[in-house]
Amino acid sequence: MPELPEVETIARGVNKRIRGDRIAHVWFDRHPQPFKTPRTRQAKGLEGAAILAVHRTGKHIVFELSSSGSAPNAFESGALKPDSHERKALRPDSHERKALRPDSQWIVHLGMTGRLLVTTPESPVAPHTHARLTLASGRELRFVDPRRFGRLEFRDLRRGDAFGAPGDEPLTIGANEFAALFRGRRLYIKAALLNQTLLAGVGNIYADESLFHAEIRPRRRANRVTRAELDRLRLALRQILTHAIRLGGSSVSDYVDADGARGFFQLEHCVYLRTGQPCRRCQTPIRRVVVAGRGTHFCPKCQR
DNA sequence: CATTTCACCTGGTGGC
DNA sequence: TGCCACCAGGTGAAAT
Repeated sequence: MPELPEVETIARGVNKRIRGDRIAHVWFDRHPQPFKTPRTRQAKGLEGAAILAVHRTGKHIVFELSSSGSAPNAFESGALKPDSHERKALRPDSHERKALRPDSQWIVHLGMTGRLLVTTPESPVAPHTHARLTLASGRELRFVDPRRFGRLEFRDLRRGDAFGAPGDEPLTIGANEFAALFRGRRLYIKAALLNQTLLAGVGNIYADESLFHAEIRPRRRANRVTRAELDRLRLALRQILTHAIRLGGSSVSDYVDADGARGFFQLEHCVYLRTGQPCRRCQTPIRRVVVAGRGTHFCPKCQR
């Protein structure tokens, strides 16, 4: 479901809750699709691992794990109750953190409809729950994904297998590097924005919204977009993505963060899913076409 | 090689 | 109410 702002929101939420916790037990369902790494190897790698940090790369959520020198965990000694405000004591302090290096990673891609939820074990298990990770604190991390386009992957860093998104991060890329991405490419600019090997994290919503704000038609050929327009596009992307993160992402249908809370950026969409409605700037009806196999929304007057 | 299309899934919506 | 077509935030394999 999610693009960069939604994935960032979820990764931050999960990190805040379970950083410093430990994976005590893993349950996976029988559907094979989500498991990029075989289910058994994945379970073996995860069980017992300490969660050092959770962060986002492109549209992927990366769990940094330490399976060998497991993190000191106050729950195991029974010194702490899992639900209290004392949870913060779980986080390794700076001195401890320095000593702990991740030796493996768990990579979660949410596909179209995936969710990661931190729950209590008693909370009812939603349909299409494919993974339940019982944590040492007693809570659970659940992966729910009706359409099963999401993927789970385990990487052993001792085999030099670190995860890296192929594309550049749209929030940090410089103007020259950004312009270079599109040089000599004849595909539609919209298709180029969706290509994760060029930019990592832009999906259908933010491609349409950024093209609107940069006043570029989605069907322009990437190599025919001028440098000035590309500069506008880069800034529009950065601004929109940053703003959307601040609002907790776009909740188009059922997107929720790790707490089950909805985002608010959908209220500010100018073109996405607004077919036939008046453009917020010029009142011209928004049009929908199909580009790169995806519904594509634009203002025929504002975007050239 | 670059680019486009299609298959993979379930669920919600709106027309008849 | 039921049935059907169409739509949906993603990606990678196959075809062109």
